[in-house]
Amino acid sequence: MTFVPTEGPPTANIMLVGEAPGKEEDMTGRPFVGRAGKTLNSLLSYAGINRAECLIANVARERPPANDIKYYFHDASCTKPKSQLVEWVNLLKEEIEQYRPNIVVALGRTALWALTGKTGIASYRGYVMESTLVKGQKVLATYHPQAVNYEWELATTFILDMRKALYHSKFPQIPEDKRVFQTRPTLQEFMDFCDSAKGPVALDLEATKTHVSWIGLSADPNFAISIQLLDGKYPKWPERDEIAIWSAVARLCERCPIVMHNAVYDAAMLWYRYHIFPRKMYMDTLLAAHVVWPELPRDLGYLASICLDIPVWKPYSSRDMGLYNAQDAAATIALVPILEREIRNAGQQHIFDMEMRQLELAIYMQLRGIDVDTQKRDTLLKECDEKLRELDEKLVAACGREINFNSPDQVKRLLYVDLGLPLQFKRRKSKEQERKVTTDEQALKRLAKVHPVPGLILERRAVAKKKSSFVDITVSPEGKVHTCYNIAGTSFGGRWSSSKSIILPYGSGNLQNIPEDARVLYRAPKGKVFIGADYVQAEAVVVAYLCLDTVLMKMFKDSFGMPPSLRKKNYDIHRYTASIMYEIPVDEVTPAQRRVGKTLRHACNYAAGPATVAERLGVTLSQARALLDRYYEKNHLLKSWHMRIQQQLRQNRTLINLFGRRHRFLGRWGDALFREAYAYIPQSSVGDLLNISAESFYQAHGSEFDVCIQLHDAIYVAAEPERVDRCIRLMREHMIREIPVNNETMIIDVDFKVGEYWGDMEELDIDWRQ
DNA sequence: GATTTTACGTA
DNA sequence: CGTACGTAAAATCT
Repeated sequence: MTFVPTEGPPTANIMLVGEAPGKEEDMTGRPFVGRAGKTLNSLLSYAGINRAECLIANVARERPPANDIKYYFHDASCTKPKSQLVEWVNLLKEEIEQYRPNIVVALGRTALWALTGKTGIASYRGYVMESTLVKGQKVLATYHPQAVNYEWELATTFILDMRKALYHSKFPQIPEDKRVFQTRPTLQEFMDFCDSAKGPVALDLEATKTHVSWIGLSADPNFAISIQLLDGKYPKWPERDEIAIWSAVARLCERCPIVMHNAVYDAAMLWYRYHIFPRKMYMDTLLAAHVVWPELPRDLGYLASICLDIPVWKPYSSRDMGLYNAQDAAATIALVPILEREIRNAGQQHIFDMEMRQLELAIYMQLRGIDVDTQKRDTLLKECDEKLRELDEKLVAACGREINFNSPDQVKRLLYVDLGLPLQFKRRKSKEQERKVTTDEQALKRLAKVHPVPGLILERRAVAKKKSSFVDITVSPEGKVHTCYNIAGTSFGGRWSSSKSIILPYGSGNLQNIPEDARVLYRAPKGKVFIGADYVQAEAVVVAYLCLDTVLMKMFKDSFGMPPSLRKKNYDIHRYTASIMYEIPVDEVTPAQRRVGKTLRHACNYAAGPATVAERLGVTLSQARALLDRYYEKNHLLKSWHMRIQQQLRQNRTLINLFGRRHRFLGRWGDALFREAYAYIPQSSVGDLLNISAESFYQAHGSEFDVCIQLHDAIYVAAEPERVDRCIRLMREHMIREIPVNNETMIIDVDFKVGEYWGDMEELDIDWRQ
C-alpha cells in the first residue's frame, strides 16, 4: 500500500481532511484524485473555492482493504482506533500545528471524529467548532464527497457548508458566543419579559407527552429566557404562580407578533391546553423554510447551520433542557430576517402568506377530530380476527407448520427454500444496484399462478394490514380520532400531509390513507352528515391544459357543471382515450378497452414504463410497449409537454406551479428526475387549489360548518341535514376557481356526496348549469 | 432502545 | 424504473 501524503500550499487558509485513500489515491499517491475527488473539485468550484489553494489530507494514510475504514478500528462504530490509526491521527495533529490553516474542514464522520471526538456527522455538520485534537483550531464538518455521490441531494448542503468554510477561512478566530440565556428566571423576571418584549417574539414549548414542561421566549438573537413548569411529573411552581406564568404568556400573545417553528404543534398545544392563541402570528419559520427551500431539510438545527453562525446546541436536549429550550427560541428569532429576505428574493411572499393563513384551519382540524363508531370498530375487529384464523388454518395445512407471515425472512424461507418456488427479485432503481430477493405483492402475485400458498399469504397480508393499521385503533375519551395536518409536510409543496397527532394521539395517525372498507368506522357528529366535495379528474385537467390539448380542454369545459350521470355518459375521458387509441367511435368502446385507456392515460401523464403498464393491465411486456407506442403516437402533445419540462429543468432546475409556487429539483440528472418534475405541477397545483378553497370556506363559514377531513383533492365538511343544500352551494362557491394557464382559463369541476358515514356516502347528481 | 428495512394503504 | 406521503412489524445496530 502506498503512503498518501498531505498536499497543497503550506500557507493555505483552508485544510480539507478526508477519510482514507481509495484505489486511485493508492495508485497515484495523491489524495482525492478518484471519483470522490472529481465530485469534490466540482462542489468546491460551486462554493467559490480553488482546490489548488487548499491543503488536502486524509486521516488514514493508506488504503484500507475493501476501502473499509472499519479495518483501522477495533469497534464497528469506529471510535476505538488501532495503533496504526493513532499514529496517523498524531501525524495529522502535527501537520495542522505546522500549517495552522484558518479553518480545517472535516469531510465525513471519520474526519469529524479525529478532529473533534464527535460522532454523528448529520448533527454537527455546518457548525463551527473548536478541534479537540489541536487546541484553538477552528473546524467545520460536512459530508464526505463520496456520500454526496451516493445521495446527490446532499450536494446543496455540502456547497452551503463550503461557503461558510470560505467565509471562516479569512480569519482564525472562533467567533465568541455573547448570547445570554436565562434559564432559571424568577416569576417576576419572566412576567417582566412577557410584558416588556418588543417586536416579534419567538415562542418554543418543550413538553412531556401531555403537558408543557418548559416555555422559551426570545425577541433578540442574543437573549432568550426559558422557564421550567414541570420537573418530571411534578410542578415547579405553586398553582397560583403557574397561573401567573400562563397569564403572562397570554398577555404576550395578545400584544406581540409571535414567531414559532412549527406552529401546527406549538400553537395547537397552547390553544388546546391553555386557551391561548397568538392574535398575530408573525412567522412560522418551518413554513417560511418550506416555501423558500422545499427541497431541503427544515428542522431548526439544520436551518441554523446553513443560515446562522452560532454553536451547535441540539445535543443539549439530553443534558440541560432549559438551555436547549432557550437556544431553540433564540435560533428561531434569529432566522426571521434571513427567511424574510429569502422569501422576498424568491418572489414567494404570496405563497408564504397563503401557508400562514392555513395554520388556523390545520390546527382546528387536528383538535376537532373525527367521531368513530366504536361498535362498528369492534365488529370489524372480530371479522378480521375470524378471517385471520381461517386463513391461518389453511396455511398451516398447506405449509405443515406455523409461520409468522409478517416476517419477510420467514416467508422468503418458506417460498424459496421449503416450497422451492422460483426466486423473485425486486425491481432495481439502477443496473448497478444489487439484485434483491423479495416477497412483496408483485412477487407473490406472480408466484400465485404456480402455487396456492402465495395467494393465501397475500390474502392474509391484506387482512393483517387492515386490522393492525386501520381497524385496531384507540379512540379518545370523547370517542374520536385525531390527525395532525402538516402544511409543510410535502417537499413538493401545495399538498398537506397527515400524521399522528402528538397532542391527541388517537386513531391510526395518517388519515389520508384510510382504505375504502375502513372508512365505514368514521361518522359525522351526531345529528349531522358529512358532505364530501372532490375535484373531478383534477390532475388530468391540469395536464390537459399544460399540454394545450384543445380537444380534452373542450371536453372538460363542455361538461362543466353537468350532473355526474350525464358527464359519465357523454364526456367520459377514458372512453374517449380508448376510442382514439383503437380508432373506433366512442359508443363502441368496450369496458375492457376503456380500462386500457384509463390506465394508459394515467401511466403516460407521468411517464410510466412498459413494465408497470404490463403489470397493471395483465399483458406481456411487448404488448405493453406496443400500447405505449400507440398512445404516444396519438398524443404527441404529451411528449412535447414532457420535453418542455426537461427544457425548463436544463435552464435552472426550477419549476413553478399554477399558483406561482417554486420548486428546485436537485437530484441526479436523469429519467427519475424528469418523472418527479412531470408530477410536480399537476400534483402541487391541485394541492394548492384545494387548500386555498378549504381555507377560504373555513374563514367565511367555519362557524356554521365543520371542515373535518382533507384528502389532497377532496374535503369533507359536517353539516346539519337541513343545511346540506346551503352548505353545498357555499362549498362550490369557494372551490370553483378560474386559474390562468397558458393564456387559457382552467376550471376544475367539483362533485358532491352526502352521508352519515365516511364509508357510505351517496353521490349527488346535481345540474349546476343555468 | 433507537434506527433501518420491508411492505402497503391513500391521492 | 409514475409521483407524493405515513405507519406497523421485523430486522438490525448500538
